[in-house]
Amino acid sequence: MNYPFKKIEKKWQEYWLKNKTFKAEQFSERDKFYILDMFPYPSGAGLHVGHPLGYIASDIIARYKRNKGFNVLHPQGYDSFGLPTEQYAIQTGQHPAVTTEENIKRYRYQLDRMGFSFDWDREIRTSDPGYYKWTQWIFSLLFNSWYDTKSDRARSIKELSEFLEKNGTKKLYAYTNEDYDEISSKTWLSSDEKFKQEFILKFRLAYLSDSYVNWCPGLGTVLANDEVVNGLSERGGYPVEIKKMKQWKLRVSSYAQRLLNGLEEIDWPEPLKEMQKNWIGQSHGARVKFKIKGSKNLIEVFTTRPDTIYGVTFLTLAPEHKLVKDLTTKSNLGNVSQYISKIAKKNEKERLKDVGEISGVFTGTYAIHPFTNKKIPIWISEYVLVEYGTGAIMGVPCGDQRDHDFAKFFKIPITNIFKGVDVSTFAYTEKETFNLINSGFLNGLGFNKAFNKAVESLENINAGKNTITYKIRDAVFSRQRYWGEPIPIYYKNDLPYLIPKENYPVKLPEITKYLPTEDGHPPLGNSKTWAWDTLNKKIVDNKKIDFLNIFPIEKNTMPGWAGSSWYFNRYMDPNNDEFFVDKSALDYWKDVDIYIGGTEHSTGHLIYSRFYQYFLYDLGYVPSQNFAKKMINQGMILGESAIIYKSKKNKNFVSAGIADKNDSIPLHVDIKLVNEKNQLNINEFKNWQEQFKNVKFELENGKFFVDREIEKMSKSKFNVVNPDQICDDYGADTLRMYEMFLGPLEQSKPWNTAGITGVYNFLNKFWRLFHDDKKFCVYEKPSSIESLKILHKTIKKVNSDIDSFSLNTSVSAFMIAVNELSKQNCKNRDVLEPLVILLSPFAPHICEELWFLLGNQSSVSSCNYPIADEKYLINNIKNYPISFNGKMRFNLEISIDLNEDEIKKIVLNDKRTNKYLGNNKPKKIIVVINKIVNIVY
RNA sequence: GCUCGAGUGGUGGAAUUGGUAGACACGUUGGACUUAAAAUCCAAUGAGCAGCAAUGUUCGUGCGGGUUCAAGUCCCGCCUCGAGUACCA
Repeated sequence: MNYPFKKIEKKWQEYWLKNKTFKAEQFSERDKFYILDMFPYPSGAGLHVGHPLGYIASDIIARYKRNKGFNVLHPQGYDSFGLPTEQYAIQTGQHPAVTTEENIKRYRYQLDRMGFSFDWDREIRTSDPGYYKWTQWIFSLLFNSWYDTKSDRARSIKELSEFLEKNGTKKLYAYTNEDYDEISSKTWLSSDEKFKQEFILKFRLAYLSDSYVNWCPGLGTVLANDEVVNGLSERGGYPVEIKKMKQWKLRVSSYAQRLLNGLEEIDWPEPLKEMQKNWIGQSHGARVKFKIKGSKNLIEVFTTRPDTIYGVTFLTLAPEHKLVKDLTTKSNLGNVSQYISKIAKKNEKERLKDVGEISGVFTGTYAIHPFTNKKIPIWISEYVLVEYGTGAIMGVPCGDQRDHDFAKFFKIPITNIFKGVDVSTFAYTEKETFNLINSGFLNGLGFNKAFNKAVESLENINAGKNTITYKIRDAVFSRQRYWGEPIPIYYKNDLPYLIPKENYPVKLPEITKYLPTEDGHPPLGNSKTWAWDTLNKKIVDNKKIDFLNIFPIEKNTMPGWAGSSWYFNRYMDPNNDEFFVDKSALDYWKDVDIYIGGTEHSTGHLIYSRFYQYFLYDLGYVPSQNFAKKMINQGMILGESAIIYKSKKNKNFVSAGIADKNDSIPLHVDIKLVNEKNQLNINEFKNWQEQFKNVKFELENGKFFVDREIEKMSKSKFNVVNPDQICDDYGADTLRMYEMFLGPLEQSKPWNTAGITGVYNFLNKFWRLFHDDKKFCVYEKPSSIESLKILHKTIKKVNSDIDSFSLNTSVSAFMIAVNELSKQNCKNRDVLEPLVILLSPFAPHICEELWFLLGNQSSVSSCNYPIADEKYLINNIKNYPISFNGKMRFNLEISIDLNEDEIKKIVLNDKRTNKYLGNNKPKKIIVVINKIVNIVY
């Protein structure tokens, strides 16, 4: 007999919803516990079995913490702005809001079926105007802030203007990665509005700038660095080009050092921290200024090896470097412009492909070495990146392999500066052991001393300084899309100004076409009345005349991560219309205790969120610098997909064993059409898609085989397993426990239903424990010591497992307990009742039902979690050390209630003792009171 | 190339962090119940050798060394797979 999971699950899901069982108290005397999942993007495909893995783990912990007496905040919501919905809108004309609503309904249905204990009263959606009102507000704060490098925090722009009025740029410690001219307070005060605004823009944390961005023509929008994978867009896989465009950016780079340092303070997985470290990419070095022969300009380069300054034999500029034009001599102009236009035509993918190929061109101009005054040729090459460092490098062929290759290729001399090293074929890149030669005042020094002395001397002649450079770039914040938050900016004389706060949310206009306008503006330009509706009356004096032309409004929208970078704060007070979160709520909930999600967001969402949180902390809006104290990365659940081969020659489908794989196109087929022996059901395949109706097959011994591959679950690979199916067949509790049983949470693993019957059998067995021939049956009399021991051992194990997130081993512990209790035919309340509570975080539906059958009125989620009673844990078997001639050899399991003679007998009979002693009879065996056994022979 | 992570039965995976490797589950085989099947229950199950048998014995945690009374676990050198990153000066 199987337990009636369908009936039970429906009953309790309705009960929880009706009674708001999992509502978090807004304020409480109890300790808070905030456990959060990364909220999903509600795509049209619905959830697959991979999505719930993290949700199940967090739900188990949430329920466990509730039973432990914490006031638990366990919310869920939707990251509902995004590209796929918009693409769908472009194709069908359906409003993205409608599609989003439908998708969310489906997600909610699927989530509810799995019995998650989310507090749905706190649901948030990033596309909800009541939410993005505050996303816009945070943008306004970023726009109105700059980074003070002296006090190391963000401050308001007002303070910056005041400073400039008073002091000009003298002793201004403000972060910027743009050039500016020093000015006095006098000049500042006499400057016009346009100059001031443009100047201040160089310091704003949200700023507009002409820069090289990843332009994706396929999607018609720009993308941030983390949204580009291998030169293709992360969404859709379209080619990406580098293009110079005026775009909104966030000055994330100003926080580089704090983002790096902060990693020490948070309990996040090491691999993830490592990835963030690499992404931030700190490197210590120096900026060195080179004078140019016949020019007043200076070239500034960044190097991590100022110690090799005497090995410089050329300088190289990035093709986009701003001095390229000035430095190119007339006779070289032809070559240079040809080279530059060739580089400019390349898209990101071609550029990646050419990495390693050497190319470059000579400008005809020479720089002057700061110490030797020798002439150094200035080159241009694409291996120097304009966005990193200063966009220029000093070429030291003896100490850097790329410089070495470049010098050799263009026959530039290679000067050796390392004693006793041959640099004719390879550069010498070791830092640890060398002595410098041919290096003037650095001769005889090693790396550290030479580094410091070189920097010092450069500083003395005002030709360089110590610098730390980071790889992390400012994040492009504009998207030429419809389905995102409007950026609350309007323009006056081409200068950006904030739309005043009172107008937030700046709502998306209603439009019918989601494509860009004909003159190339983003889709928001399709609305003629939007700007007026948005800015009404507050900016212009009641005059609608030619409004759009006088005060154009920003038509770009924000990227997907704008809404997701602060949502964890909003859950604390999700319906507040007065403020992004009430201060009292922030003071109580503070930060996320455990954040669960995948590593795929390590360089996107998780960096931006940390940046937002630091920023809000600097302005005093949030109490914690780090938004999540602890993070767990759940592994991906992979799907098994089937690959079929289509011959390039005759377009036939060829069985996998005989297919020429170099000469055929591999295609994904629905894994459901393939049996366990990798045989394809040809008839079903023909009916599967219209295009395959009349194709021909080349069989292998009369059969047709496909290859299998384990890969990420995705609709396009036809390998998606839907959790609804599992819920139908086995129930939600089985699905929950099985996903945990599959292996360690952090590990990626292929989905395989082979073992699911094991978990299902366990739950049935558990159910039978409370039943006698279909009738509920539990004894009131006390149970045996053996049963109590099993119970308490399990309680201890499960508690410590959940505390260490080892949820797979606790499932095993439950299986062992139930097996043993069934064997003992234990049906006593004193054992079964605690066991129900113990299991309830894992299998909540069945436990609620049994809890109810046991005669309890309230939900099992509101009672105390059992604590192991030490008295039952005293194991009668314990490991005791055995020593031979006083030296420890091994541990032996001995019953604690045995007397000395019995212990001696066991020791002598143990095979390891025998092995060790051989034929030597022991002279004496000493059993010390605390049961250390000494054998003397 | 660089930076992480991982390699344990037919399979997913345990192993108190240096202490009798293979818990738990799947699968397989055999048995009980049944007219039969399903379900359930019981037993066996790393490999080899010896034995009718209980049992004994050798080899076994990717490969090769090392430390230790004792290594899946620690150290050195490789191999393979996975993830991230990529002309970062």
